[in-house]
Amino acid sequence: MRKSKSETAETRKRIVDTASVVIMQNGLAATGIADVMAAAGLTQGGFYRHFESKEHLAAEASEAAFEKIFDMMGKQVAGLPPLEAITKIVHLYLHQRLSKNQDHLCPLVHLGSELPNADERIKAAANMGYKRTVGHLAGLLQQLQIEQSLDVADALVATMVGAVTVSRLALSAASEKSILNHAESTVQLVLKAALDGRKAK
Amino acid sequence: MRKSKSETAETRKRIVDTASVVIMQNGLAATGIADVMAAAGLTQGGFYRHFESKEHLAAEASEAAFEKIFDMMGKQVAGLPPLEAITKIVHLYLHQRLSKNQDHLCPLVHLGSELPNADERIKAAANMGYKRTVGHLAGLLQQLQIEQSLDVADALVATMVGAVTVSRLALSAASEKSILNHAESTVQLVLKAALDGRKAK
DNA sequence: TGTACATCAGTGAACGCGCGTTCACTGATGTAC
DNA sequence: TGTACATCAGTGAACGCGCGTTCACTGATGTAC
Repeated sequence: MRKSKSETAETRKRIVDTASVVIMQNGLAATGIADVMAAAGLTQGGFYRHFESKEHLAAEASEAAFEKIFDMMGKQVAGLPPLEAITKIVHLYLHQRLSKNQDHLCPLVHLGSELPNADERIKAAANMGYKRTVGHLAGLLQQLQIEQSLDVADALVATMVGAVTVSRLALSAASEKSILNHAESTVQLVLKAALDGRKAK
Repeated sequence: MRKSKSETAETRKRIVDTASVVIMQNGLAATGIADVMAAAGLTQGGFYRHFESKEHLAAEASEAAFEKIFDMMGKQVAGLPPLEAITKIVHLYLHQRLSKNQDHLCPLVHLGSELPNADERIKAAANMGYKRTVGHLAGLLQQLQIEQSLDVADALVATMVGAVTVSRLALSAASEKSILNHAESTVQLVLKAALDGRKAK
């Protein structure tokens, strides 16, 4: 049953992509190797042909999750002026769970409280994802001549991560949307204040 | 080895209090019955004299965690005018992990991503805690004549939960503090805007 | 108030299930000549 | 280009550890008379 090199590479990628969705949906501890392999159309025995351990897969899956989000957002804001790009990124991030496909769930939210006690590789992936997210937003803020763009970006990300985290607990779709909308307003407020502060100089 | 009724009640309370700390530190899935019982100075065999299951304990521990936070904050802001009370609550919340004793860790942060897939009882406890937190802040905002106080409180809590969640991933104490400070600034900004909006009317 | 028995908090060991990991095996791919 | 052998992706079963839960037992508390 040996597969060709390209098939093997495709299978590996499929496992990582599948894992990046399943793990975000169910969490790290609650997701089993067998779950991921079954979702990828394979049996668990074959897992170790591709990965050293569950932790190795989880780290790659986290990286892949961030990568998919960055790719998607990059395409969505291509060509937009900076302020509109920021607004769109924030909106997309906040609505990650309400979108049709659940392909762009952020590890900061969906693994949030499991990360501090997770494997070093997974933590490193999350940290890199966080820094890239903040850096991306800060770059756009800088294009708007906003000072201390990294600080403002930090604050925006905290609000977004918190809002989606808390919205997951909402008992109704209405209160879920309400929480996300309030966060979106807050972000607009922070942006406006940063822009005003700039003009004042 | 039978214990008196009051001793039994004290033991039960000690287990819940111990669990509310250990579970916040290690997470739900990563905390075992034996861990909690050992931390409480007991052996795991006795656990089921007090609780039906791990989930029952976790739910009570979550409730207890919120209760301890509310008690502590209530005492800290007793007698303060509303705006100062809000500021102090936000500061205390943001610095929950940097304070000496780790007795006031919030389940929304420390169980955040595990909650959606957790037992119904635990989710219910988290939801109640969230609503009480928002309600408490909204009450203070209302004393300041701020309109839509619930919406503003929602936004504040999202920012606080997100900031502490993300700060746990920071690689250095400096970046951890930096994230918390940026969130504190954001909260001040939101408060100022809400107060200004009020005056404009 | 004292006595005899029932109750039950806590112990330490064992049970049993789930899950990460390993293994023997299959048969198609890759490689050496 | 063809042939013979080595490699290895994937399967399905088994292993073994950890952990939630159960159990027999102890001895102090609670209760009935």
